[in-house]
Amino acid sequence: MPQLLIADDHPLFRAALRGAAADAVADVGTCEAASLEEVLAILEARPDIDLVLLDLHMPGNHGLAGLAAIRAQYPAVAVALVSANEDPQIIRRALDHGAAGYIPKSAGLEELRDAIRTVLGCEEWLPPALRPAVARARSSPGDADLAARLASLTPQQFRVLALVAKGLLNKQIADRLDVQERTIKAHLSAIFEKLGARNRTQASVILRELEISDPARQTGEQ
Amino acid sequence: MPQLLIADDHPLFRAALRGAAADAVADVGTCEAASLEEVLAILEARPDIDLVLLDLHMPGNHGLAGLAAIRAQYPAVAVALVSANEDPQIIRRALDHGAAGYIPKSAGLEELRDAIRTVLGCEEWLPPALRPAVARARSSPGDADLAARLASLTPQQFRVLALVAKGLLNKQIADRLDVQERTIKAHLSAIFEKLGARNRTQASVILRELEISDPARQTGEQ
DNA sequence: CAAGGCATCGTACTTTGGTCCCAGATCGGC
DNA sequence: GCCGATCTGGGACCAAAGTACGATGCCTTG
Repeated sequence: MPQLLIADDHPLFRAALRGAAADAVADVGTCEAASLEEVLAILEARPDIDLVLLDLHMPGNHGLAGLAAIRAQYPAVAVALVSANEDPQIIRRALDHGAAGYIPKSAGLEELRDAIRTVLGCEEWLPPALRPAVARARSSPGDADLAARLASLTPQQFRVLALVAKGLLNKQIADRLDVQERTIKAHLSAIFEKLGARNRTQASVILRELEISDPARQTGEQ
Repeated sequence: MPQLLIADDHPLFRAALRGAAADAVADVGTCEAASLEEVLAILEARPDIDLVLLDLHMPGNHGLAGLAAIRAQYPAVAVALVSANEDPQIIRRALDHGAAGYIPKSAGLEELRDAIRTVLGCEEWLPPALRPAVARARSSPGDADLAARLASLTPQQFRVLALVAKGLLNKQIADRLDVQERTIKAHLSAIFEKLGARNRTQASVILRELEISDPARQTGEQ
């Protein structure tokens, strides 16, 4: 029985996704989260989750950082992004960072069901209308490389990095993760090594390159 | 004779803006820039510039940071943003950060002319179709406050902050600005005071809150 | 001219960040 | 059972960041 985690801050849209999932797959278990924090908590508590449907914009997650976090901490879990954004360039970046699929919020019920079935079958799914454009879209230079580096971080290292990027001191991070400051420093050295950064500020820059701002309305491209 | 600086990385669109400006105002002087760096260099070299038409997305500038930089370093210069993005929320933020106007790239020639005339006359201009929506849009909490704090930075302080946010060391910043490291530290103390930050990482976070991602974005800076 | 803001720099100091050596505990896979 | 990865830390140490006193000269504005 496949287990699905639906992560979106909009209750109505969660319901729609839940309905489509129930239609698409017999005997599917679903749970829901409204923030990235909830997502990570649920993944921690329930190792049986197979797939996360993750909104690109929700509390705690504006862009690909959430995807990267899940990929780094739970490599076995598939992640399909859900977003109103239909820019092929963004979709390309999402795939480069390990997304299993990309579902536009404009998708119809039939598409939704197809998408969920496909991704649960461990295949990639993209909206048919956008496939050619995404295939044409060139990967951002260094983006695949960035994805590989971030994916090489261990779960704890990723948590440390996220707190560093918020501007916290080593001491504060140590308190929050309930370890010694010395341990944080050890993690940071490892993080710098993996990311090719020389200090915490550069590491923050790298993490923030994953951010994508929320376009309530997107009018094509330039 | 009003002096206009047209900043867009798309030559064709620069030409269109130049034409509209010539139509709109008799005896207007124009110059052009294709990156934020050029914009700042031209503003430095030519104190007679009255108005900048600034693309929201161009090399060195993805979001409101460029606007904030100009507002901080050349408070006398008006800045009108030009963008394909028509999200009222974004426009609201732009105005809160001191933009004199907001011109959608979908605007017709007549609108363009009207916009340039209005802004040169030191009045605010918005696309008529979006005025009600923008008026309804609530300012992001703390955004006006953020704008005020950033605007209180001196030109040099703003340059220092920008380099800090890139992850450079104090020594490297000192070399690039051709001063002693001690001076950078003095600036940083002032910056922290004004922004309410306690260290360079937090200050970087604050500056990066101005970023708005480009629908057609390329990663990779440094 | 006087006043105030800005940019520059000096010395001495404390705190934080970061590295280099190391090692024990745990856990999953081969 | 052994190996490797991960998380956890200790001690010493150096580098970078940041603060607290200070100072000079320049420029603009009243």
